[in-house]
Amino acid sequence: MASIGDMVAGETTNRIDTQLSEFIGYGMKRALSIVQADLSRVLSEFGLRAVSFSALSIIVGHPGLTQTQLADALQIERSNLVTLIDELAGRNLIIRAPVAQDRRRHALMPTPAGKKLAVAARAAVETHERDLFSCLTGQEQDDLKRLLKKFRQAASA
Amino acid sequence: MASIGDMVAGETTNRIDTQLSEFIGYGMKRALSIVQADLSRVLSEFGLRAVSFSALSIIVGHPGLTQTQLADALQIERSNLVTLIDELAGRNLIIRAPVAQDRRRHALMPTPAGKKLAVAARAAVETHERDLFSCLTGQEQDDLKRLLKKFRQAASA
DNA sequence: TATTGTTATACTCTATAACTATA
DNA sequence: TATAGTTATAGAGTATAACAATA
Repeated sequence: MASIGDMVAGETTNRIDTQLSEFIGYGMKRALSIVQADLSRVLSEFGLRAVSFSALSIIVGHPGLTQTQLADALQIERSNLVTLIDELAGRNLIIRAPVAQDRRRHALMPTPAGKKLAVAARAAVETHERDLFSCLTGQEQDDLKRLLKKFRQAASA
Repeated sequence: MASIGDMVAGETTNRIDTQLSEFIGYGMKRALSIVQADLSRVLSEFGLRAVSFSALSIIVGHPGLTQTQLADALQIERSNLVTLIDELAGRNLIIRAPVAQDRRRHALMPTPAGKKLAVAARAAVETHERDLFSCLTGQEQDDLKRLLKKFRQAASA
């Protein structure tokens, strides 16, 4: 049963973080968690997680790159990439091809199945974003994308 | 030594994720990790993490709320809140006050030290955001904040 | 000596189930 | 029966050090 005890300082509990929402970082974190929940649901139909979708997409777009390059691109540790690559290779979505000039390196190459899955998953992710961000106008979506890009470029330099 | 092997498909490795950057979610994730790294550095001077700063801020702003209410506000599990509250209480920043009307509940109250730390930490976080987002104009910062808020409100409904 | 991929490991974060005391 | 806080635990995710093969 609802009572005055369910209120805090006269506010409903679903607006209790107003002060924190003044911080862009907090807004980003809460927004991202909404996106991630929906994205995970979408990608699970392809047997992918966000990080494996990202890895596969980059390998398809840049065939022949090495694990170190991929780790740098995704900002994850090389060591943590190993099992991810194992997973994709185990499903025959990519292969670790030997590099003649440097036998330490593996050239990551997508298989036909990997390319096909990447294309299908990308379409699903595009639909997911279109639906999820339909609450924003096209202009607002572009603005948001642009501001995030601008911030990333400037702040990581 | 640099060589043609350091390039992938004729691009430098630091722009290898262009395709993924078309996704707002990807942009959010990468932007957030930059913010989090800087925020962690700033808050460590107060012995706080992002989540403990958030919890303390909410308790200061809404004294008397219960752990369940706080967990709902921060979107974390009640079970995972316990050690966080233990930590803040152990440092005498908050207390778990008994609630006369319902002895199952704890009213979370900030101590004077907790209020003082929250104010100081908030000022530091404001400075951190001002500096970090100085690469965006004031208008752009407001736009970003507004778009994140609008998305959160619409998408979580 | 340095780099690439790898293994092992530890630490944090998060999610779930079950318990207790209260209602 | 249901709820608030708690405990225990398992699964992700992430960070670090050290190793073998190769440069």
